[in-house]
Amino acid sequence: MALRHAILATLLEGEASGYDLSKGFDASVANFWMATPQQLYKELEAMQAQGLVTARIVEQDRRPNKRLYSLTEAGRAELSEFTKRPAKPTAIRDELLVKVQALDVGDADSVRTAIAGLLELSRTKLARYDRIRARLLAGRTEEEYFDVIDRVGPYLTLMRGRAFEKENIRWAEQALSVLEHRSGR
Amino acid sequence: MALRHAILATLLEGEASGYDLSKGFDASVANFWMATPQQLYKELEAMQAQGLVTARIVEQDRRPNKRLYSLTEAGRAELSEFTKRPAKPTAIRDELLVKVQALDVGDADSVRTAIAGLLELSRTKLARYDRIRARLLAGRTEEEYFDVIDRVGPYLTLMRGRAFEKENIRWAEQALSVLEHRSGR
DNA sequence: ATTGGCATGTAACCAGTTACATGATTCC
DNA sequence: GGAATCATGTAACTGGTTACATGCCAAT
Repeated sequence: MALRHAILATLLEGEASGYDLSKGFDASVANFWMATPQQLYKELEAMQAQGLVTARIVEQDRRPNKRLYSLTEAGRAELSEFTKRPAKPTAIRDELLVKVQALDVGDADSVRTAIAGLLELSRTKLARYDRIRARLLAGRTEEEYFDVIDRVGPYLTLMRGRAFEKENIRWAEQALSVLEHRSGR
Repeated sequence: MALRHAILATLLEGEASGYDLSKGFDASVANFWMATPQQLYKELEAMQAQGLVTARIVEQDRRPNKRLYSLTEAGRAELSEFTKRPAKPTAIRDELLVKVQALDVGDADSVRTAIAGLLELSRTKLARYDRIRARLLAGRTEEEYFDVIDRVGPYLTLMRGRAFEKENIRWAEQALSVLEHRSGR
């Protein structure tokens, strides 16, 4: 039941709709928590029923109405409690790496294409994280930034995502070059 | 239904019991696919029923009997087909990073302790991967190694896991030092 | 004496995925 | 004219987690 806490943590940044969360979750949260739109809509409803969030409906013309959710005091308290509880070990499920593991009995070309896809995706994501980072730092050094801001959490998680994508890029490049060298065998 | 393929990919290394798989899955596979023992026992049974694996019971004295599973031709074929199908995007669920995101409204001390826990765990894992790597290379350079071996898959996934743990260590160290500098606020 | 490792399993429950549905608007 | 975006939802299903159970052996 920790999708709930991922949502609460995201809402610290400000109110958001299910749709907002569904596309990219939030820039940084997307790196360590995945969820389908259906999960989000359902969970937000349950959270509202339990008083962890409040909804306000915003009527828009030329667009469907949206329900913007924001944290309640109970929501903040629940999130704070969550930080004290022991965390479950990280769950990861990466089909691409299953393919790579099976590379030698499978179709090398398909796997190569898949790795190339990862490489491109990771470059896009890295560029995005770098833009977000530049916006946060706004010309200051990290030290200056840390002295001024009140929330370090989002910056730290962003840096983790950034490092992850950098490693994806390095790794994918290495993997492709290895595969190219052996394509003649 | 890709737990199945993770298991098939692991069994390429040789026969294994549910118990073998459950503790650490296989050294490299553990990095990109998590599963509980219950999942494994259940899935192995289903896979046997569908002819993707065969079991042979090994009677041991002074220990419970075990069922060692190995790939069938159908299993290999299924795995090969899998490499051709498009992979689902990586699913990741990391409670620690949810905590870090919520750091500033939560209990900073608990979060710090959790990060320190990650740091230690990652150091242990990295050391393990380095040992496995050294055993595989057996004194040769990567180039020499690639020229000789027939399976690159496991080496590439191992390298991905290794890079991941290295990044965990860097990041955790940075995060702890940032938190220490602000502990007076 | 008790903890931990070996080795397997059942059952109940909870979380996540997939398919289907709606309807206006904006972009190509 | 057709696809993509905005915005929400229901229902059926599949996959994953937790709790419980067994029993012997080795080590502390």
